[in-house]
Amino acid sequence: MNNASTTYIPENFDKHSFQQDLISWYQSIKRDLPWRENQDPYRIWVSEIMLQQTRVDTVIHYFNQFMERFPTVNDLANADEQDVLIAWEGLGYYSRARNLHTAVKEVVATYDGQIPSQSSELKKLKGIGPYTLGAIMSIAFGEPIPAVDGNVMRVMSRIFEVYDNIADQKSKKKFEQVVEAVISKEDPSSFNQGLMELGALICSPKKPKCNECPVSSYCTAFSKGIQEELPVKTKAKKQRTIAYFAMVIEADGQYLIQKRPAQGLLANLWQFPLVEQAEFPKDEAVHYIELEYDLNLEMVHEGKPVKHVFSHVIWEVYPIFCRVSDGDISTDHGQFVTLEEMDQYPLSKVQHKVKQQIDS
DNA sequence: AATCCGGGGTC
DNA sequence: GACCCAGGATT
Repeated sequence: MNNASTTYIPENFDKHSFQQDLISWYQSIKRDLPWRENQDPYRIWVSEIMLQQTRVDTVIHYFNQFMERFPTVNDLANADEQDVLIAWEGLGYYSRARNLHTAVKEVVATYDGQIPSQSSELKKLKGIGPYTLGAIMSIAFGEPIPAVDGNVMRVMSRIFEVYDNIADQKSKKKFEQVVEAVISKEDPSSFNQGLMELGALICSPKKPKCNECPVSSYCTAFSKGIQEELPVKTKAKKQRTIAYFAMVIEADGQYLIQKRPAQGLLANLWQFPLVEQAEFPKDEAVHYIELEYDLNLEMVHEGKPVKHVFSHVIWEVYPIFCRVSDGDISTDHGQFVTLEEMDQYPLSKVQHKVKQQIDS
C-alpha cells in the first residue's frame, strides 16, 4: 500500500483510544445548537450549507429564521427564488442558496421528497461537495464518511505532521484518506463533529490551546513543539479594487432598483444602478444614466463613500443622489419602489449601506 | 490548477 | 491590514 494512511499515520498510533478520547471530549463540551435537536437530514443539510465558510455564531439566527420560513423540503421547493434569497440576505455566497433551492427541487422531482441516504445519490445534488456529503452522511445517516473542512485539515496536519499545502485542492483528498483510516465506525457523527469542534475551539490557527486538548498525547506537532508551524498554507492573492457610482434615483418617494445578472457576483440580487467610475467620470455618470435609462434627472447631492471587501475584489462605491425632474419614471432598466417595498427584494450588504444613507 | 464567490470575527 | 471561517462550482 502506498496511500496517505501508510504515509502519515505512525504504526504505533492507537486508533481506538484516539477515537474514544475525541468522542468523549466532544460529548462533554458540545453546544446546544438548533441543528443538533434531531437528525432530520433536511435540517442537517441546510445547516451544513450555511456553515460553509461561515461561523457558527453567524449561522444560528439565519438557520432558525430559515427553518421557520421553510420548515420542510416541500416548503423550500415550492418557494420563489426571490424569497429564498431574502432569507439568505446578508449571509453571503448567495450561490449556496440558489444551489440549495435547485437541489431541493431535484429531491422533490426525483426522490419523491425524500433526501437520498445513499452517498452516490446525495453527491449528485447541486451544492453538495466532498465536505457536505461527508457531513450529511455521518451526522444524519451515521455513515463513516470523512467530512474534511479547514478545521479538520488543520487538526490532522498537526497530529500527523503533514506538510502538504492545505490551499492546494489535492491536499484535501490526502486528508480524506487520513480521516478514512482513523474515523470511528461506531459513532462517525461525533467523530467528525468532534474534529471540527476541536479545530474551532482548541486547535486554532494561532496559539492553539494544547494544554486543553483531549488528544495532545497523539499529536506529533505538539510533541515536537511545532504546532504553530502547521498547517502549511500559501497566501491568497490580493484583491483588485473597482470604483463605482451608485445611482440613487428618487421619484416621489420611490427609488429605482434593478436585478443583477443571473451569473457572477451577487447574482440575482437587486441594486441601485452601478456605474463604473473608470468608464464615466462623476460629471458624465448622471448624463449617461439619463440617456441609457431614458430618464430626465437632476443631481441632488453626493453621499459618503462606501468601501466593501469581497473575497476576490474590493468595491469602492460612491453614492450619487438624483431626482427624476419631469415625473416620467418609465424605464426598461429596473423598477421604482418605495423603501418599504424594497424589503421584498434581496439586497447585498453594500447596497444596504447605500440605502441607509437615504434618510440621513 | 486557478479563479470566482460574501461577510464578519479576530488578532 | 492579514487571516480565516463546518467549501463548491466553474473554467
